[in-house]
Amino acid sequence: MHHQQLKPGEAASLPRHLLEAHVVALVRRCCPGLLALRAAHARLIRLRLPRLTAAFALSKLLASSSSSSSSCGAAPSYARNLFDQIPEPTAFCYNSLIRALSSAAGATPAADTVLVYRRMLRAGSPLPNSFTLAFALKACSVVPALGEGRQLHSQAFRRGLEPSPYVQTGLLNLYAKCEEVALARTVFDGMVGDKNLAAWSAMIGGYSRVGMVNEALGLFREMQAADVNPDEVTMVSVISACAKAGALDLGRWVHAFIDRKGITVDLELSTALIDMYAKCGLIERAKGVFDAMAERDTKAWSAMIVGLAIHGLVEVALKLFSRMLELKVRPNNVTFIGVLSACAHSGLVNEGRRYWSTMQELGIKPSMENYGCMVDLFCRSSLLDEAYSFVTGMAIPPNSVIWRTLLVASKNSNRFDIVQSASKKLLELEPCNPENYVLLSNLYASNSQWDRVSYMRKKMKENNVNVVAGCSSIEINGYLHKFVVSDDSHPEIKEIRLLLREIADRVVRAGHKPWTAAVLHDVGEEEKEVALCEHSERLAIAYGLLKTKAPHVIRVVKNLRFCPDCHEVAKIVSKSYDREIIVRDRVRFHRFVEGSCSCKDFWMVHGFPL
DNA sequence: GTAGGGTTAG
Repeated sequence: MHHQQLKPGEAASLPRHLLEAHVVALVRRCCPGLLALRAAHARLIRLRLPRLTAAFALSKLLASSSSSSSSCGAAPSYARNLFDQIPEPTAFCYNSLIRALSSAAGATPAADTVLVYRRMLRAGSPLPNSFTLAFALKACSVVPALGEGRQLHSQAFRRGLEPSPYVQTGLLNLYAKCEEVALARTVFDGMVGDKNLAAWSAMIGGYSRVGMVNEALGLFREMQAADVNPDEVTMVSVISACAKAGALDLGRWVHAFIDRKGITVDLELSTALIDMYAKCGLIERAKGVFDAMAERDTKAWSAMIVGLAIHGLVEVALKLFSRMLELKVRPNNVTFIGVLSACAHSGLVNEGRRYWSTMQELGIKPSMENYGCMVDLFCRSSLLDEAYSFVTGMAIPPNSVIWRTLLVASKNSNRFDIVQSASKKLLELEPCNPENYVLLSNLYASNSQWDRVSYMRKKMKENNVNVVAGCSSIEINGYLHKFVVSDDSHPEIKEIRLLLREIADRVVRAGHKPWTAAVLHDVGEEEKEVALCEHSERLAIAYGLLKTKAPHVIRVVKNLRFCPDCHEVAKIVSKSYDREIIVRDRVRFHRFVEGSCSCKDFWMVHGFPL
């Protein structure tokens, strides 16, 4: 029977299975979109269906409104509305409602989900099944909400639903999203039977998210050994791990792997590749991937703009942003991180202010990062009062990054009133972050306030704070060599030390005076100079010089900020040895060619890394 | 009608 033939008066006389077929056809035809759903809803009402079929129609509409393909923003409230009209909701109805909640934009899916779940339990029947838990866990993963997720975990256990592979991947993904890799791994290892592709992908993604790059890549290898074929979703996480590690050779290899295996490079994977090439220092390749894309969404444009910004290619970044607006692609707050940080990096205060109001006009709520960009923008232009009043006027409480930015800038402008309040706020917010102690100690050391330096050291002991060791890595022949400060575990350390001495000689001949304030300890000048030479970035650069020949680019990745003294030395090395050196520190790129750096030393005002 | 992905200021 064809649904168009059905008239309102006929519904009562038809057998139920025919009516249901009619409902299914009608709902299927209207997907996707809320408007189409409402229209179908209206038509179904006009048909005056018998009670049971009407309930059936409502659950079909509900399922359709919650399916990921319906992609309507207002789905949760509409789904609730439908649900409330169903006299005796089945488990299917509850499941659909919960699924609809996880797609809620700007709502509180985890809390709402737990409420619906409790309501289901209170009703006594129907009982939650594996679908219920899988959807509910998904809702907790999008936030992510660990507390609610753990409640659901214990529910799954108590109701015997834990062995379901869908519940297991749901749990695994929840823990991975919450950055609880140990818990995720426990679920992963406890999975019965063969692990499915989703489980492998979620686990690799979990490792990659927290920066456990070696674990992510190791698991990727294990996965292949287990004969599970990765798909484009897996590869997004693998590429993202390469981006985090700054491992260019590995990233290139993985890209070749994707091509070799014929894995579809879709929108998301292209975006991941843009990010990887940008973060690994090959901005041209990033642009190449971007240009080759058939369609680009907000995230793709944002990745490209942010990538250009971290490379200091400010004009290109801003031009691309205008192009994005011309093409009517809606920017989001991440896009504005790229735009505003580009302005900050080249001191474009007025442009930055203008983009800030553009952002408000577009109705984009500023994130902490957006505020941070503005503070940085004012600070770099020495507009300390404006920066300070901006910080105190923020709609959300400023975090430690914001106070740190303000602290360093106010020190450089000799605004000790702001230094005082910023350092106080900083230590209140993060009494256990070693970075703050290093920063403050350096600050006092540069003023030769040794009593304050030792006070900081005392505070560190009191709070049981340990300094994070600087760690730099360099890839040689596909192998990642890691160096930490004063590290002599490397098998070729003798050769490296010999070269370091030669570098030190050339540096002195170039007229550079070691900036010993970068050494935390209150020791003799000579010892400080030795300590500087053993900084991890210097060890890695020396190793690169030792193992490669020009025109091979020496690429180093460091976990912390570049040491200001090593930054000067890298400039001299690039000229003296005629080598191109690219160092990615925790925040940005430094490309050294013929004695100067692409950051134009702008990150380092009066010897302090900003 | 059941699970998995990318961009984030210093």
